[in-house]
Amino acid sequence: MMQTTEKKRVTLQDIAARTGVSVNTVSHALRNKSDISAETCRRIQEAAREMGYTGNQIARSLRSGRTHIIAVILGGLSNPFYGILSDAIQDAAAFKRYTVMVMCSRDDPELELQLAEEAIARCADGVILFPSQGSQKTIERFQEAKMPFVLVARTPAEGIADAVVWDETGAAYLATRHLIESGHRKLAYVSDNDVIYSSEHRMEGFRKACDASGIPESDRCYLKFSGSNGTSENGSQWMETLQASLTDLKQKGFNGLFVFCDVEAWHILQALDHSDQVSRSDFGIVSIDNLESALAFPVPLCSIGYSFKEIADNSIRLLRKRIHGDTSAPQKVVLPVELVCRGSCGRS
Amino acid sequence: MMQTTEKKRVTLQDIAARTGVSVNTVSHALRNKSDISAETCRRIQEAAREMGYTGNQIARSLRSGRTHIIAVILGGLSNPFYGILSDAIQDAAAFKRYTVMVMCSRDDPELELQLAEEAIARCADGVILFPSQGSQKTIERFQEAKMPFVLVARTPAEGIADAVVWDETGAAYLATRHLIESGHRKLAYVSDNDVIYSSEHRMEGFRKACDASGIPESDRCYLKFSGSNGTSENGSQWMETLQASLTDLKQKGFNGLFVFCDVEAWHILQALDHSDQVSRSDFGIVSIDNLESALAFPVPLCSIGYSFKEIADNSIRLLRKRIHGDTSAPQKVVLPVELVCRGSCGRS
DNA sequence: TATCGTTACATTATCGTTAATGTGGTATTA
DNA sequence: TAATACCACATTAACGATAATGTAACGATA
Repeated sequence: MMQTTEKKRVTLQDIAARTGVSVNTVSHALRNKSDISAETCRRIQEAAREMGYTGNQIARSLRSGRTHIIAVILGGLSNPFYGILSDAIQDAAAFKRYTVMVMCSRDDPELELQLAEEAIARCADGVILFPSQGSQKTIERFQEAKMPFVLVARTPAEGIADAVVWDETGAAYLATRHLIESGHRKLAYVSDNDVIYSSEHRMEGFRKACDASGIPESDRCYLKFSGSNGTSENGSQWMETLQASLTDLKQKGFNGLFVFCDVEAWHILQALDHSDQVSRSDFGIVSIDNLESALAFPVPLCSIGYSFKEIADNSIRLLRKRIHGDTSAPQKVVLPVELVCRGSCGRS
Repeated sequence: MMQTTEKKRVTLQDIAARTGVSVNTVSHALRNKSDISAETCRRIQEAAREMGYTGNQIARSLRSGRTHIIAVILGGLSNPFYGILSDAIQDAAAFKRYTVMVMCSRDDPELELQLAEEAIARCADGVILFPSQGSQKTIERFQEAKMPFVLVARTPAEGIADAVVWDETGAAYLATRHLIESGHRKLAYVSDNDVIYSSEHRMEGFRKACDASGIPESDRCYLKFSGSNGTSENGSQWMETLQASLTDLKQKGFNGLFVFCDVEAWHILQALDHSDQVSRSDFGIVSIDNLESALAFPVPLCSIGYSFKEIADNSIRLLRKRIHGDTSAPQKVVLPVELVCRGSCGRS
């Protein structure tokens, strides 16, 4: 009769059986509770080590009601902006013994809601949400489910939830002023198609800076280049459209571009590099995010930076407060920004 | 006496109480098991919907022994290489109803082992591991714990586990040949400090291509620029060292650089861009990974590409086989590669 | 000495499911 | 008509831990 040595995973029960105490005693001993004698505690811990005990976090979570998981819902990790922030968030979370579960919404509200549902089903202790345009339902769902959450980077509305953002208006102001100080007097505000929540703040900063320097309304323009992240099949068509727009801008005498974010600025640069009509030297370009500081790209872009670490730390901090039952009014943390000049402004 | 309406989450029990059936019946009805009458099934499902039932995945996992979680252990998401692959893996996993848990090892063997331990504690159904230099212990741990896993991108040794890689030798061969065909006859193999497992294969491809074109040993060299991902504080010092190395190469007449991967090539480009002694035009540069295809960077780099989707799909496929109990010999999938020329080869 | 508190454990309940069985009633078959 | 087979549910156990109590032994205190 062959005995199957199907070695299953070691449980508290196994340790209890071997040491001759109850399961509870083992549990307490391993957690260094004070009601176990030093000698017993040592014996049990030694046995646990010898037997190769690895606690079952699932069982622990079910009983204790805490998973120590923080879900992070963001657009997608192919975007370095999210990649960098994910790393920062993981660091901050790990420091407080939380595990991060990254979920990618592809900026699709429906998928985002599905992910929210999953975060709830998996009993995440809290969620960090990078809202996109259609996050209203997601937010309501979290509120209904009493799931602690923090909004990061954008807030669909004021005061609805804890949020960590940076000074959007100030950033756009700094960027625009940098263009102006670099000698550009006809400025375009360039962004990807959809209006994001932060867009209005950035526009305001752009406007303020123009006003402050006496740039007339006629010397400002707003260019929305639409769709495609440049990787899709219709990428070339999209790029041609963008190139045509840029050529048009140049012909009208516009020479300064404030681009919504670094990723979009890369697309602009790529379009310029592949065009016969326009080139990098035709425009001063400044954008927001300062991704190069974290990536060491060979793409010198003047950009407005902020601290990724501060964003991560504050997100975790606010979230933990809620997880631990805080019910005070929603808090909004606004982080400072700074200009990093790398020459793309075309200062002469 | 105030009644606290502390609305807790709806459970099967609540639904059972309301519909007047047993918990088991509810469970079966919601999973469309065949032993529940159509009418009862409808009633229960309707009640569940009305009450806003969200299953508790933790309880499910504990009972069923399946978490439907796949842990992915990789270097870090700030590296677009990993970001892109994470997205691809999430897509492939989601298709099979798995949730991905990304864990970043920072290429630190100790931290990696810790993450492995956590994957085990959280009862992941399987793990996708991007091994770094010290992954031996991690691999042994997974084997000991009978945790299904797949190695991706690199394999510390042949035949020890399922693996999904691409044709490293072929990639290096193609890259090197591309340099040669672009008119370069003195070639350097450039890579970051540490020897990675895939390094020997790439070196072999480099050697083969040189041999095939009659490049003498004296016209080949191996440059290892060390440490720093370009973002640390000693970044400038590191860059100066790199710049000196490149200047040295130039002076010795080397004009073709085969760089280990795109990310490292960016660092090289950045060093070149910031140097007075050397510039991009001094070298033809070809590397591996073809990240631009997924990122739309304005950094035209000749690179060897492979399909991120294929890597993800195959990883999930192999992993699922193990999860479902397959115990056949370890399988290794080698994906084909192709050259994408973007001009950095300096073809004249 | 009776009461009390403390120490060091054990016992029992519970988290929310799913799996394995149990069961009464009706329809089918021999 | 008795045995048998479903059908549609109910009951019970289990997953592996933690939380809430329970308790025997002992020393200290009134």
